[in-house]
Amino acid sequence: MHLTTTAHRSPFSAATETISYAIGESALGWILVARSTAGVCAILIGADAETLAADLADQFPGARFRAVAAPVAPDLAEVIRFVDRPGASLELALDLRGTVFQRRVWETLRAIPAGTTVTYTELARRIGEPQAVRAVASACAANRLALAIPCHRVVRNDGGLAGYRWGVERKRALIAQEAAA
DNA sequence: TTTAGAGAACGCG
DNA sequence: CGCGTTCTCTAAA
Repeated sequence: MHLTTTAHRSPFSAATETISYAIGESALGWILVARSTAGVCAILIGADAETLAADLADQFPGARFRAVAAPVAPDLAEVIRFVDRPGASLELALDLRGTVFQRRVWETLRAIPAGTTVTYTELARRIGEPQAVRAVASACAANRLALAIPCHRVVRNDGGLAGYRWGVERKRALIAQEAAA
């Protein structure tokens, strides 16, 4: 299968959109949840608020940001609740932004239940691109929505954890926590 | 805008 | 350690 993508990413395509975000503390560290008009567009984990805000700005070049709790507070609360209670499902309206290929990977990821893991190989098989193992890993790496899109549940064939955008230690912690629940 | 090259959270010999 | 496979981004033409 081929599906050419034309993933235009011109920073000014959407006439300076506004993104609201809120930051809170969890057992994993500080968490930032961001929202566009379409839904939650980013869930980032980091050491401090400043780093998180910078990270967000990198993700959405050209956007305007509003550090306002109101529109995002319920989402943030739910994410933090999820961290505290492993196994709970995290169902938010997501604003997925990526190529067709990335969305296929991300959508498939959402179906992986907490407490279980899959390998990159298996994931590639599930999206019908058994050859694209490495590309699948890249798509996981491009995930902007921590926890909601559980890329932390994808591991290597040899049992290794591979990487995690927000630190392998957190990945390890999440897997262990979910397995225990 | 098209293209070539590099590199990526892999897996295998 | 090197190579195959696929996707993406970047520099260059």
